Amino acid sequence: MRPTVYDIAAAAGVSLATVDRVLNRRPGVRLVTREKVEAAIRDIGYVRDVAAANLAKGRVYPLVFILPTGDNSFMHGLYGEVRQAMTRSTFDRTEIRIVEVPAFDPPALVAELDALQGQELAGVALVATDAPEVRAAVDRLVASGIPVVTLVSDLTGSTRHHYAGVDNIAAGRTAARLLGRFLGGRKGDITVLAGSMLVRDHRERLEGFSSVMAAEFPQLRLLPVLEGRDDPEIANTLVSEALSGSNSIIGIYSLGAGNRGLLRALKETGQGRELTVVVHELTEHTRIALLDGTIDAVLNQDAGHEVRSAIRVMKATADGQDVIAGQERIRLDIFLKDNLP
Amino acid sequence: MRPTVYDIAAAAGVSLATVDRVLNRRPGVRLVTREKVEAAIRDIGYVRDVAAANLAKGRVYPLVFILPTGDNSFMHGLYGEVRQAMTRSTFDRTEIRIVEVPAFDPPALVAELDALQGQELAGVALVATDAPEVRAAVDRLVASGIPVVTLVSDLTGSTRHHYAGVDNIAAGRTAARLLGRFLGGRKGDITVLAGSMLVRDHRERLEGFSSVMAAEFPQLRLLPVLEGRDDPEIANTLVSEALSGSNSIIGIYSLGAGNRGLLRALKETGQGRELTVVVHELTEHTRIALLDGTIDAVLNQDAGHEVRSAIRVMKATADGQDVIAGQERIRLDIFLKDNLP
DNA sequence: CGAATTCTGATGTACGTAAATCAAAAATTT
DNA sequence: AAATTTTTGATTTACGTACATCAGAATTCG
Repeated sequence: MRPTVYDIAAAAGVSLATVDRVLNRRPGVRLVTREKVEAAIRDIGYVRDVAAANLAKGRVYPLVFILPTGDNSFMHGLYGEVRQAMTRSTFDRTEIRIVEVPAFDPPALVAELDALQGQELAGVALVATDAPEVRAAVDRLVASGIPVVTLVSDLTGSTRHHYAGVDNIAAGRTAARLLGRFLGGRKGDITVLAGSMLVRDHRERLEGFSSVMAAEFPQLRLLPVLEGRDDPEIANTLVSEALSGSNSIIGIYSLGAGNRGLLRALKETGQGRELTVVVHELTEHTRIALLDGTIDAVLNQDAGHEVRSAIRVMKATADGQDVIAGQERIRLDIFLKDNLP
Repeated sequence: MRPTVYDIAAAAGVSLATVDRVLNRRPGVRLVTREKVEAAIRDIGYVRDVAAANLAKGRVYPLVFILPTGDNSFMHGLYGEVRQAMTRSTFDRTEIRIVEVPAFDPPALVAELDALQGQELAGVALVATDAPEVRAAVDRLVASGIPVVTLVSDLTGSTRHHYAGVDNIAAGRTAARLLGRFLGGRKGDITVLAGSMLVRDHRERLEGFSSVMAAEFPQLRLLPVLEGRDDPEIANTLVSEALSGSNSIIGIYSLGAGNRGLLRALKETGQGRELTVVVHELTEHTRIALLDGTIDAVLNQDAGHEVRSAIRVMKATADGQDVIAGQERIRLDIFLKDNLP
């Protein structure tokens, strides 16, 4: 049988009230007594029954998800997953609130973060925009005692407790190798379509991609990056122009969102050309393109896993518990047409 | 505020005792009364607080994992993950017992399954050997009211509640495409190293592999399958012989365990040849081989995820609850040297 | 040394559910 | 209608923890 507070009291030779004072950091316990109790806790290997404690406390976990506006499929999916989590809130004692902020807008994000200060929150999850002032705002939030996890895009150098997202440098490297190997020694140009170089995850993907390309596939030349701002229309235009302007393009890496535009360009301008294409994010569009051969591989991060992981980590952090590391590693999914879910 | 049993009682106009009788299927309630209570439960949207119920019941989940003996790395890893789960047992109210059975031995497996019959178990997880008598034994266990999940290798056609493992046909297909694409149009022979064609997961991987190879890479010819029984020594011999005997082998797919032997053969006999190699299961050996270029891709299933998923599903099934489908899908991991964890 | 202060113990209630007991009220049978 | 059986209600205890209150003990201070 697992030891209880009564066992602590007996082992330490004190009353239940004193055990409670120690366990819950309430005042009015002499140092010697506290140490006696803490020793007993260690000796008998007591671990608080979180379920019982939460029941007694009537505890709920008020969580906030700060998500950027934006109408690409990935963000839609992310919203959907958070809403899914909200439907399970009674079940796991969470109270989830979504806060929308304009994308790529550090001041707006900082304002929202600061607005959360005084509130009694068990955790804040945010899709970080990479800027010093955001970093500072996150650090303020952490300093005020609120668990903070970054979602999808990290904020290195900040004091955030956890990052629930993929390793984007590794993602870029993987894309490079897939593209390079799939091209099997052919010589030619590679076009990269990004959303914006202002976002860390896009920058990191490009960084990983470029380094492997340079080191291992010298016969492939990278063309200047196209920035489509995750917008289908812009992407369509940029890719169409690029393809029309050059016959030596044999591969495309799309590391951002808004792939509908890319796909349209491929269907129209890319007609009849032999292009190897690797893109990010599995959506209904990219899934179809993968199946019909327009795309050769899709790299993906599972938004559902990211959201659930973020919630688990925030709850655990709020309770001072630790998590199962392997469970919280967000993996890079690689989809070919054969292993689609 | 979430409704409680008191709210049901008030809404249905009955006493708490009657509500309890209905909720816990205790006798002594007239049909009309029961229906009245059930209606109230639906109306106010009551959902039992499982944590509180478990506390009151002092409930634990006695679980059994039936695992095959075998000294390959994957099985070691699987054992390790189950033991990891055991260390968390006080925390999640499980009581896990490991039962070892000889690998590829249906009668032994059946005996163990039948021995579990009368016991009060919240669930049984087994690495299924694919045989009719095993199927029947699993069905008996399910019929006796025990939740059963298959782990790593499925038992289709049985009444098992869930399968915690990857889609092995998809895995084989994926391997074929990776190998085919990485070979970039070269013409030659492909050797397949399996453990045993008596195991369903190996058969399925081969099936998926062969079908994609035949359909999409006609320039590649499949040599007869080598059965290494997941044993490093046998695998080494078989692969060495195959490589020595033919200069037209340009690709290898190892779909089973025991890759140490394969790697040794590659280091020795495969020296200086340009081979493209895809294997299953990420171990310390395959990791190194991936990094040094001996292997081109590793397909993997995360044993930790499989074990944790199996536990979640068994608990939920025992409680008659449902699970988050997306969370319990075991994904096929594809590792290149760039995205190793 | 007595008074003021700090610490500790004893006890009760609560969280939401399970489970048991016994009495009272219905429904059913004779 | 009485006797019997079946349903229902009322109440209590328990699970492991949190939290509050008040009295009594130990300690510290003047």
